[in-house]
Amino acid sequence: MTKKLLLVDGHSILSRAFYGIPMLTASNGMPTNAVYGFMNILLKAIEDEACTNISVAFDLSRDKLFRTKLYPEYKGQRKPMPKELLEQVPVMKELLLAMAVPVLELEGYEADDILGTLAKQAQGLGYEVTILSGDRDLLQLADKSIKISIPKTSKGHTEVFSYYPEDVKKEYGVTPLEFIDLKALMGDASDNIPGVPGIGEKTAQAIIMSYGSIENAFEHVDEITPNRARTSLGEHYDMAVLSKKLATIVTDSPISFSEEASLLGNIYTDSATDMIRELGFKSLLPRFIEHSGERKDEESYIDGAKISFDPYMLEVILKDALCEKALGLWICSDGDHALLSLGLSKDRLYCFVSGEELPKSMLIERTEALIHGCMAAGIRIYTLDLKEQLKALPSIKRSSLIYDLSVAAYVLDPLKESYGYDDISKAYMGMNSETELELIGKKPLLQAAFSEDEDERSRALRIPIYKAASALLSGPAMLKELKTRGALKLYEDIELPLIYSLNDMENAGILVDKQELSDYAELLKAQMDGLEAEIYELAGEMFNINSPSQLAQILFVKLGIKGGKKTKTGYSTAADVLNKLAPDHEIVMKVLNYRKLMKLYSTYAAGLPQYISEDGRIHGHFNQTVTATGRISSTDPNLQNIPVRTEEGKELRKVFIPQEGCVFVDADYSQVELRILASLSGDDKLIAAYEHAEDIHSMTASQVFHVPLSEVTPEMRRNAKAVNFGIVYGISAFGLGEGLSIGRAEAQEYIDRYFATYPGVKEYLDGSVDFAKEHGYVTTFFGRRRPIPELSSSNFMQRSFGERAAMNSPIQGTAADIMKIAMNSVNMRLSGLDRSGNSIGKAYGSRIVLQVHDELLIEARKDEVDEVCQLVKESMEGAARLKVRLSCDIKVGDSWYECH
DNA sequence: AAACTCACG
DNA sequence: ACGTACGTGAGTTTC
Repeated sequence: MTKKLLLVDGHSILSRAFYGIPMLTASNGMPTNAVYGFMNILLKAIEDEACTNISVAFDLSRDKLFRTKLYPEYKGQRKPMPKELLEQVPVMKELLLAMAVPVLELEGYEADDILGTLAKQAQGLGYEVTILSGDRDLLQLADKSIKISIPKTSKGHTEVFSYYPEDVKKEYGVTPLEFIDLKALMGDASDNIPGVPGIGEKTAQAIIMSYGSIENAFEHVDEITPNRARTSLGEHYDMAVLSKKLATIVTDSPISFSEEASLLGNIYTDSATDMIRELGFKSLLPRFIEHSGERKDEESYIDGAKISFDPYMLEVILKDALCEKALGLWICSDGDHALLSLGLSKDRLYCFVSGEELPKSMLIERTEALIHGCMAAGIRIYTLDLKEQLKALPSIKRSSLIYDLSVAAYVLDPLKESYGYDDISKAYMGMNSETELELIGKKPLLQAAFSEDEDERSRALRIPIYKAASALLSGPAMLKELKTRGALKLYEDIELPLIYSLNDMENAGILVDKQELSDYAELLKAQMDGLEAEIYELAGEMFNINSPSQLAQILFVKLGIKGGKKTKTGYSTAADVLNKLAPDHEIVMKVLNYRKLMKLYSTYAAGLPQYISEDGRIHGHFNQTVTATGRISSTDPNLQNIPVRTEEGKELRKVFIPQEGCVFVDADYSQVELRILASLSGDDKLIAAYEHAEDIHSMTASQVFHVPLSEVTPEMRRNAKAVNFGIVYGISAFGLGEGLSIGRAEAQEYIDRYFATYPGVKEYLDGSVDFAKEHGYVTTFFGRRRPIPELSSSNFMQRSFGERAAMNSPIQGTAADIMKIAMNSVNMRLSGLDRSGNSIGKAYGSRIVLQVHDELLIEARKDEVDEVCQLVKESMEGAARLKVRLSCDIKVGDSWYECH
C-alpha cells in the first residue's frame, strides 16, 4: 500500500477560510468562521486523499520572521492579521491537537519551509505527498510525487485545484523551479518580495520562459526584448537575486519527518467532539458523534417511521394528532396518487400512501379535515413549501397556524440556494439526511413512490417522512431564532399570509389571447426574415447572427469596424457597445434591430404559448424564497419581465387580457424606492421635496442645480434621474458615468452636488455600509435581514460590491416588504377573509393576477371596478406609514397594454 | 454547464 | 490599480 502524507499550510488555509466564509460566532460570541472553513477543507482533503499520515504547519510568529530574514531597506510590510482571525489561530491549533493531528512550528521559519522540508524527506521515504495551501508560492515544491493542492472558493462552493509539475507548466509555462525565478522577477507585495521594478507578471513569464532563470537572463540581458525590462533588470540585478533568495522555500530546515508521529489515527475523538459542539459547528457534529463512540440516536432520525395504506390506521392517527400541541405535516398528490406524512413526535412518524383501500380523494379530504381541526383547536402545523401543497388542498383558504419552514429558513438566511428538508435539518438540527437526489435521482417523487421497483419505492417514501419530521423537529428552534432576531412579525404578519396571496394569484393565472399572440409571432418572424437577408447582404456572407463570436468576427474583423474590446474571450457585442457604433454603420443598426426582434420572438412570442393551459390562462410561479432582498421572483414563465420599454415590445401586452365581464385595474407605486430612501435617511429637505412633488426627478434637478422648478431643462432632469437611480443602486462615480455616458470626474461632481444638497442621505448610506461592515448584514424597515459576506472579502471588487449591496438592499427590500403587505391587504379584502381564514366581509369576483415589484395587475369585474380601484389604492398607499406618503397611480384598461 | 445577451423593476 | 451600477429569469450558442 502506498503511504500518503497530507501536509497542510495552517495559516494560509485558515486565512483563506476566514475571508471565504461569512462571519460565524460561537455562542460566547467568539468568531469561528475560519476554524469552521478550515475544518471543512481539512476533512474533505483527508477524505479525498485517503492519506495515511498528516501534519499541519504554522508560521511561528511574524515578528520573528522579520528579524530572521534580515529584512533590508524595503519598507515592505505585511498587513497585520485582523483581530478576528488572530484569535482563531490558537483555537484551531487546540482543535487539531484534540484530533491528534500533529501541529508543527519552527522558530525562525515559515510554514512553507517546514512543508518543503518534510515533503522532500517524505518523498525520499517513498511517500506520495499532498501539500494543501492557499498560497501559490508552494507551487515551486511540485514534484513527481509531490502534489500541491489549492482550494478555490467561488460562489460559496469550494473546489480544489491540484498541481503536479506538468500542471504548473501548463498554467504558468514554467517548471516548478523556474516558478521561483518568475516570482522573484515580478515580486509579491503581500509576501514582501520586492521584485524588479517595471517587470510584471507577463514580462516575467516571457523572460523566464526564454532564459529559464534570473542568472541566465542576466547573462543575456542585452537580448531582453521590452526595453523597460532590459534596463530595469540590468540596474536591479542585485534586487532580483535577493528576491530569488526570499522567494525560495527552504527544504533543509532543522526538522525531521517522523512517520510514527504523523500517522493519521481516528480524528473524531471525544475531546474533539466536545470542542466541535462548543464551537457550534452543527453540520460537522454528526460525523464526530458517529465516529467518536458516542451513539447517534439512530442511523437516521426517521428510521422508526411507519408506512401505511390503511384508512383505519389513518383515522386512529388523526385522532391522536388532535391531542398534540404541534404537528409536522406534508402532502403531495397528482392525478392518480397522494402521499401524506405526519409527525406527532420524534418517534411517531407516519406516511400514508393512497391505494385501493385508501383512495387519493379520501386521503386529501381527511387531511383537510385534520387541518381544519387543528385550526379550531389551536394546534400548530409545521410544514415545508406550503404553497405547493395548497394546490392539493382547495378547502384551506388561510390560516395563521400553519408554519412554512421553508419560508422561515429563507427569512433567516435569504442567500441559501434551496430550503428543502435536507437543508433545514442540517442547518437547524445538525443532521445530515439523505437528499432527494440521493434517494430517487431526478425522478418525480410520486412516480418513484409508486414505482414497480420495491427498493425504489421504499427509498422514495423516506422523503415525505423526512419532510414532516424535519419540519416538526426544527420548527420550534427556527421560531425562537426568528424571535431573537426580531423578525417574527415579519414572518408571521407578512411572509406567512403572503403564501396564500401568491397561491391565489397563481391559481387565478392571466388570460392570454392565443390568436393575437400567434399573429404577433408571425409579424416578428416576417420582420426578422427581412432583416436577416439585409444583414447577410451587408456582411457579404451568411453567418449566425445569434452567435456573439461569429458576429464579432464579421463586424470587427471582416468589416474592420473600430470598436472597444471587452471580455476575456474576445470582442463584446453587447448592446451598449453596438449602440455607440450604430449611427456610423448600417449593419450594426440592423443587427441591434434583429437582436431585439429575436428576443421578442424566442422568449415571448414563441416561448409563451407553451405555458398556456387548458383554461386559456398562464399560471406562472411566483417564488417567495429566491431573492436576496425579499422581492418575489417569477418563473415558468417569467411574467415580471414582459416588454414595455420599446413600442414593438409593448405591443405584446395586447395579448394579456381580462376575461369576459372584466377589465384590468393596474396599480403601480410612484417612485417607492426614492420615497423609502427619503424616509429611511430622514433627510428633511428630501422629505419635504418628495412630499408634494409631482415629478420627483425634476424636483431633484431643481434643488441640486439651484434653479426654479419651471426652469429645469430636460437635460437637467435626465441627469437628476440618473443620479437618483445611482443613489438607490449604491452610488459609484464609475457606474453613474456609464449610465450617463460621461466621464467619471463629471459623474463624481453630480454625486457631490447631490450629497451637498441632501447631507442626510450621505450620512444614511455611509451608516448602512458601516453597519454592514460591523455586523455582516443589513436590514429593512420591517426587520428583513440580508447578509453581505462579500464585505469581508479580501478582493476589492467583491468588497465594493458588498458596499453597494449594503446601500441598496434596505431600500429595495423595504419596497418589497411594503408591496407584500399591500398584496396581503388587497387579497384579503377581495376574498373577504381575515388572516385566520374567517369570513369578515363580502367576497369580490375580482382578483390579483400579477405582481411586478411595484405594480399590481387586477382582473376586476366590471360591476366592481370603482370599489376595487378605491380598495387597491387604500391598501397600497396605506401599507406603511413612512415619513413620506406613499402614492400609487391607477389605470383601467381592456388589456395590459392599455394600462400603460 | 457556462458565457453571453437582454427582457423587466 | 483594481473594473462596477441594485435585484431577477430565459433563450441561444458553445464548451
